[in-house]
Amino acid sequence: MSEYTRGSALGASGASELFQLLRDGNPRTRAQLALETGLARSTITARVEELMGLGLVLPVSEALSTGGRPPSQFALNPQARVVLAADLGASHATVAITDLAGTVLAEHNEPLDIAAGPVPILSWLVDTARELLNRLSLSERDLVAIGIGVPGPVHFDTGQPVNPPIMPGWDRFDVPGWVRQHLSVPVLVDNDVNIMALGERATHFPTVEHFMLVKVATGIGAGLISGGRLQRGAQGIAGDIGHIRVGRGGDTLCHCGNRGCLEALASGPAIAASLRTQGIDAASSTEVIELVKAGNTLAIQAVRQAGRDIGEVLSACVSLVNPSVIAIGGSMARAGEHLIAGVREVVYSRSMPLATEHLHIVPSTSAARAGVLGASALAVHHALSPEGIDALVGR
Amino acid sequence: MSEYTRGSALGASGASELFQLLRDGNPRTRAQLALETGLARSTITARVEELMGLGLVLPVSEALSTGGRPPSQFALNPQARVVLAADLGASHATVAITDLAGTVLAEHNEPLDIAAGPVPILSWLVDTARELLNRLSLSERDLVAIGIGVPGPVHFDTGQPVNPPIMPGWDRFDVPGWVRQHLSVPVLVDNDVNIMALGERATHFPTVEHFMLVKVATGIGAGLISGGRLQRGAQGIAGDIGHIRVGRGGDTLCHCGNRGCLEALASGPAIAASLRTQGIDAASSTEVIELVKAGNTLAIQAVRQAGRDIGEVLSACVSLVNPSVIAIGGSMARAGEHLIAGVREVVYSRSMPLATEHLHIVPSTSAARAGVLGASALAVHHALSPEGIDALVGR
DNA sequence: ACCACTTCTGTCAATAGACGAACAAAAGTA
DNA sequence: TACTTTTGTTCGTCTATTGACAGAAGTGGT
Repeated sequence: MSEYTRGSALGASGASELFQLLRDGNPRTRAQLALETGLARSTITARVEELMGLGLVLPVSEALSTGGRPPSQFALNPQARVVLAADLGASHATVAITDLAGTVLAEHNEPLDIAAGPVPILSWLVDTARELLNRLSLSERDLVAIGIGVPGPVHFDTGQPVNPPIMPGWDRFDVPGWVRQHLSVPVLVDNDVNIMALGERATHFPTVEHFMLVKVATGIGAGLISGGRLQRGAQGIAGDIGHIRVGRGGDTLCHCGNRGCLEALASGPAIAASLRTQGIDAASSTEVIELVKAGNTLAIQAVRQAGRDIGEVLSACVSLVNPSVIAIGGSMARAGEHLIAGVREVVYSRSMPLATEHLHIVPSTSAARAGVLGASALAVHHALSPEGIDALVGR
Repeated sequence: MSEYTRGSALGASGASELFQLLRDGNPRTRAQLALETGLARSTITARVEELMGLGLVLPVSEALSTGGRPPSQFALNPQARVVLAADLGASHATVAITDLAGTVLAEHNEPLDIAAGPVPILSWLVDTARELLNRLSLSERDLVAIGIGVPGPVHFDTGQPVNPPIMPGWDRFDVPGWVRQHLSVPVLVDNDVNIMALGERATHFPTVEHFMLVKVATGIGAGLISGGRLQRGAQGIAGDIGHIRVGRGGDTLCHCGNRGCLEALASGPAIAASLRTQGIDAASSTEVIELVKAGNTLAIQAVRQAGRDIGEVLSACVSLVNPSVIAIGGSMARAGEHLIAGVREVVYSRSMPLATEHLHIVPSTSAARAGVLGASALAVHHALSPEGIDALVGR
């Protein structure tokens, strides 16, 4: 046996580094790439050829001449491969095939009870994936990664849900392991709110390094991107702002057992409950939204007050992590501008001027799509990472 | 002129990568290094020699034989070079020369009013640095980096203080530029609380990835390390938790102009003020601490209540960023266990079990030293980074 | 229309750096 | 003392990158 173990060298191994520059989608000439990498142009030529051989990079229209021979340009070919993106909600699931730019090529969604347990749900996921691939006349070879969002805390490194309150049977289930048995590509699993944050950032704020997405629906949670990276915390439960206590909370009992939690005041069901005490027939979050859209003053007031409560918590978050954008999403964000108005009212009056000066609080635009787009972003990010590319190249 | 611009290649350039492995201080044999890097043993030999030539690495006692020839070991030589670490407080400054392991070799501190402005203070800093180097019989060539902590927000990339409330004349002053004119090495500047966080983490929790240091003194601030990296936020003012509103705050006016801020209730001066309303003669934070140490019940109660108020804010922080260690420092932390007891009382009762299960809330042990140790850690981190080593090697 | 000039592309010999086999040296073991 | 085991060193081989050069494809002036 050889005296030397194989082992991949510390030094990078080929075309993948070059590829990282092209990931932003902007086309570049060989000369530009040489300048950016510091490598010789002859080396660039060789590597570009390698990437073109894989189909990952394509020539695009020639650039303008600057006095000499016009340079040819190259750019990422988003159609080279596809990823599977899944957003599994409590009662609803969306599955999509997207290209490497995050464009949805095929999509399917249907009501699905997550509580059915991992095997039935993931079987359905695999079947649906195959169906979508067929519809697009693609083979499983074109699939390079899978991103999955689930409604509960996840240990990201292993892809296992941990103590998920609304996902019976999923605790510590090896999701990537199971899925890989059927579709043998890397599988990334994360909390749905984290995934929404990735999606919202990828589609609308690609350059923002400090970002928060707050989802207001049945529960309230946040995905935190700090220093350009998604922060999952020590136990993978960062962003769990639904159980922070708020001033107006008083003794209101929360389903977590504590009192005065944000979620017990400002979540969809909480708003509906408070309206019922005022004699208004609001059974669910959806009915609250309908009341608001119909112009019901009490409902509007209640939603705005929920916004203020959320704003109180976000004001603390702003002081701690100093983000530049906060996006508000989730079903309750569909109740027009009232929720966000309440948030802004409190955050801008209570936080320090330096922190709010350049702070944008915006509605999450991709709304229902954010989940699946985030799952796509997560999968693409992995597939196009140096390791992912090296795997494609076959090293 | 050459057709090719110089430019450092993307691929790493020599011994620096190898050196990154030795930064932890643990000695290693050539075989171990070969295994860890994947490089051939012959390559390791060449690089180790290069590093030994620079004095950065030294042979240490031979390791045990495992049946054959006993291997020789190598480790980082902390005495190879030194860094300058400065902790500039509002009214007090500490300057130290430390080796690359953060061991203080020479130290000087004296009362110094930061409001005197940048030029006098930094001149004093440079003079003191030269004096300390002399005392150690070291030349300026042995100095590889400078770390400076200042009591206000700093734009880290440029090293410029921005809108510092208690540092008149320092706003946007180019600290690194000025210092480099006299001591031509890299200069890193950061907020003092961030620097304390780095110091406390480096000395006591080197492996902890999610860490918070809370400083309770004249003001209240926090340094946040998330995902292993210090988080400075969009404007460099992350960790500014002193002006988060707390439940007990009511209409208490804070010097920031807002009402109910944590700092208006739980800072040293705030505790002293509350004791005075109870008829106790406590003029300053120091007197509060003396009263506590003397066993004054009202003072103890007041400090513990301050701890609870801080705990309320930290409970929110725990939910958002899910740290595994929170260290409490600053002058008020010297009032025994009372402050921290209040913090623990609230955090452990209010936060979610999953988040507190593995959470440690500890007193900051390095206390007065944390600042200067953090400045040292910051400087050493830069000096031993791949770029720093490459600069030493001379590429 | 022609020519000088600029800028990019592709090819290729030269080169630097890493590899890995072979060998020598330095222990421990029987 | 002979043998085993592991380390340290040397050196030919190999591969990736470089830097130079010739050709291609434009621009602009005359």
